[in-house]
Amino acid sequence: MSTVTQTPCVGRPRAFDTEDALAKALEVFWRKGFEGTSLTDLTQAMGINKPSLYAAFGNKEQLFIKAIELYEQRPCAFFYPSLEQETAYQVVEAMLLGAASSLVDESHPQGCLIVQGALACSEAGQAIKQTLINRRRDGEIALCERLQRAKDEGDLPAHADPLLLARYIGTMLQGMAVQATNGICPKELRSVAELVLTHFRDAFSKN
Amino acid sequence: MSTVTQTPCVGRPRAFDTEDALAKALEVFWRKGFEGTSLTDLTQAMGINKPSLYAAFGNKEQLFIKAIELYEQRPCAFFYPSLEQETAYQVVEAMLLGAASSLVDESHPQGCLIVQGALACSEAGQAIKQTLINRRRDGEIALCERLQRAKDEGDLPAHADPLLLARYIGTMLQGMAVQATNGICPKELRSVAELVLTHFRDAFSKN
DNA sequence: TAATTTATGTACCAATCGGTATAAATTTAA
DNA sequence: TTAAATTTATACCGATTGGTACATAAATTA
Repeated sequence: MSTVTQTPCVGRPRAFDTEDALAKALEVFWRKGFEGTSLTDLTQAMGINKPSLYAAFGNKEQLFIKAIELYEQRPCAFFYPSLEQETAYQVVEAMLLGAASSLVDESHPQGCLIVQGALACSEAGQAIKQTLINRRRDGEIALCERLQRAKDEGDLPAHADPLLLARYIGTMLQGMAVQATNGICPKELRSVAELVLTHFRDAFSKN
Repeated sequence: MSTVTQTPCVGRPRAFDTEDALAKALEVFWRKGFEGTSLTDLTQAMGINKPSLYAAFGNKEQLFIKAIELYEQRPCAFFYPSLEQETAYQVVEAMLLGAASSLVDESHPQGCLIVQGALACSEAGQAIKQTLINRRRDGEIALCERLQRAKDEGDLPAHADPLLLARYIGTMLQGMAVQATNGICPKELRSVAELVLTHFRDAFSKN
């Protein structure tokens, strides 16, 4: 049940590709945030006019939701795929190094849409703000469950606290996203990630 | 050389207290960010009308600058005072526990104005965004210099990397600010801070 | 008291905000 | 060829944006 209108077989055909247009919208939201992005910004970037945008995507808020869904599915998204690594260490490693690489990748805006899309905003943006909070929490919950599984399997020691660890890694990832918007250089961001990994290995390695 | 107009001894006296009004403005900017805050939000919270605001503070941007200066000087500000602790560990401890306490203090908005005031915004907000980036960087530089001093004094071991450590702590603080806007409970935030402190002590304690 | 100075309240400014009504253009189906 | 369906472009909507002109009020100074 997609909000994006399917092209019907009757009537004038759409003159633009909805996937391409959504990718352009994502790029703008990523740079300017939900409230910092105007409909003029969007229509110019997407190469369409407002009625076409509303017909295809509903409204600005629904377009933003579609954009964050695309954001989490794009090829360089690192978070959820990291959960499929074999060991807890490898999971955390994939997340931290993936973040250190993706957050400052120059082929797209710096930082993380889920963090900077609507961190503080007016009343009009509260629904989107809460949506992004929920996405961040969902990520931490998923990591917590993955670490709990690792503990159950004996991959993490008995003294490990999955919830605390997930909060710690989540806090680091969110902090790294802010660092990326600060313009930190990729090498330094990676060094920070590696420091956390060393900590993680020292504290929880079974060797 | 304050931007806030001094009350002269001639002419009609100002009917409001500029410090009180600025504190109210800070509270709104803190919750809604620079672009998410409208002049109507400000004048209502400050209890004054627009001409009074402009006469006393210049414009919205200059008022925001004044607000972040007040933000960094308010009684519960923890960052710069932490640098005056005697040891590197105590400095980092004061920062992390201060953040864990202040970021979720219910007597004011949650999170950090310097982080969430303008993380992503339109062209109109780029100057403020850069100002906040510079403030974050200044904080990390000050911490780096404090840790370098600790290393010079033998308070930190020779293998310690002050720049990397400052980036790590800065990343954690910024991440904790995001967690605060997420609505994390104070106890959990403090647990994360304590985990980092344990790491810091294990890795750099001279004992 | 009169002149000067400053602050206040109201009413306004052009520009932009998100969103839409309408009619022309372009397609398929009959 | 016509009717139905859909997208397009333009032009507009009321509301709100940051900011200001102007007249009035309230104080000090002369």
